[in-house]
Amino acid sequence: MPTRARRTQRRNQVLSREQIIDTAIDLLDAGGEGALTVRAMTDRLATGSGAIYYHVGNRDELLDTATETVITAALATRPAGAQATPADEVRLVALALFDAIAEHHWLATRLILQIVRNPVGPVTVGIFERLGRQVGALGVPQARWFDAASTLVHYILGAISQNARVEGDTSGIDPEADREELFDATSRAWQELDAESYPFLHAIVGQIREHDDREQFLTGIAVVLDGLTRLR
Amino acid sequence: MPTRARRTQRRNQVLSREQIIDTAIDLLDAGGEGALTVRAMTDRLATGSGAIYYHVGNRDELLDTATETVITAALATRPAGAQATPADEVRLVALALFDAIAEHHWLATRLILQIVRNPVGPVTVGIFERLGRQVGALGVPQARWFDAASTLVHYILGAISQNARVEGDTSGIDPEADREELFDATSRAWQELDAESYPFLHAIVGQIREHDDREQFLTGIAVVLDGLTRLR
DNA sequence: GCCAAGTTGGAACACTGCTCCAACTGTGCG
DNA sequence: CGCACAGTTGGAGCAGTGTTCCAACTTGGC
Repeated sequence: MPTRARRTQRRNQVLSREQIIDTAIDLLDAGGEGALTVRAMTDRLATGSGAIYYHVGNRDELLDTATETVITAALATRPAGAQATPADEVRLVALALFDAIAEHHWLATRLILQIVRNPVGPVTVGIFERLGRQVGALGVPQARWFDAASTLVHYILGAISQNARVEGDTSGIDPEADREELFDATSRAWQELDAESYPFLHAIVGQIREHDDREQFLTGIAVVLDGLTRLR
Repeated sequence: MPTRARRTQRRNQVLSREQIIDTAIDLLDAGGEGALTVRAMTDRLATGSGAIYYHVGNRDELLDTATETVITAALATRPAGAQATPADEVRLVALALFDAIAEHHWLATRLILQIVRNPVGPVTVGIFERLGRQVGALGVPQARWFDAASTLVHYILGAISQNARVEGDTSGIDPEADREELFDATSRAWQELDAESYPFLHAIVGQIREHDDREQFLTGIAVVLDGLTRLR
């Protein structure tokens, strides 16, 4: 009985954990969470599943690590200058997260999952610390710092998650056009609703076309910050 | 060649779409999103996969429908009385959603997915209309209604999603105890962080133990509402 | 009594995450 | 130099998944 046949050629460069995470992010960006399969990974990296599991342990762990990598990079923006207000710093962080999720749609679900399941991880810790530092400067009394920071985090993560375009769209050439199309379809659908039952949706059907996600997000932040300064 | 063997006994009651959705919700409540498998469904309903797919089409559609069912029920609470303020009505709806997600942890990820992917569905429409109606009464000028309603929805959904306890917990007898334990573990972990790098987390480490999710949520709502009344 | 439409159960399929292990590679030690 | 040994790799194989398909059954109307 012959031993196993000669192996196919072996890679000349070792597989690193970083390499794996990077290609995972690539796959996620290209096709959403469903596109991150072990098979796709082995194809891209020209290796076997064993090699991947040797470095990474788990699909879920891989997703968490990918999330960590992206968010850590987004938070690595330097703090605003010395003359910047706490509101400026909050906006800086918030927009960095907004942009990160715009580039990596799969973060919408994963980010919240990570915050909930792993309060000790760098994602939760990083976001909370960076944003929380500002609430004192906003005039929130120390006894309310946790409430204030939580409110800020809840709003920012909620808003950016709900603004993300998620899988299902046909990865069109121009994602902005898709977005406009979605607004059009939505406002048309809302207009066709019963006017008696849905007076509010009818009233704002025009605004949905005109609005800009990013500006609306900044308005929301201004609202929350304004409310926080009055927290006694 | 014999035709296929005699079939096993057939059910004496027809399978309904409602029945399917109800058991789906049961499975989801008991074991999270991972517990909703077609196999588990056929076991519980004592049927085959064909019967289920005849009624439901899709696992994803089943999840969406389950979400719809739960949220619609939560929104079916009657509006607050005539003398109630718009803030009262917002709190009523917000707490109904909060409680729904507390009973059905899997909603945390699914709810946001539904809002993003299906702006025309009853979930998005119902929540937006119900909350949106209040912003006018709060004094927000009509040109800003959409921004104001979006801010409210973003905060509320973000907060309740991030407050949900998700799968992974060992379905202990007392979920409240698990929650306390999580807070303890978190505050212990944060205390062990480098005090120089994480001054804020150190400062609030005591508050995390004392705080109550529901009260914190109401504080956040008060902050947002306060900010909205100042939106010009 | 009978046929058509509606409904069901389960075999089969393609695909998934993951485990396992023989085969290879590089390193350090005698 | 040789050689053992730990580190790393590729891929076969497994248990489990969602989904399709269709013969077999049930029901309702004429």
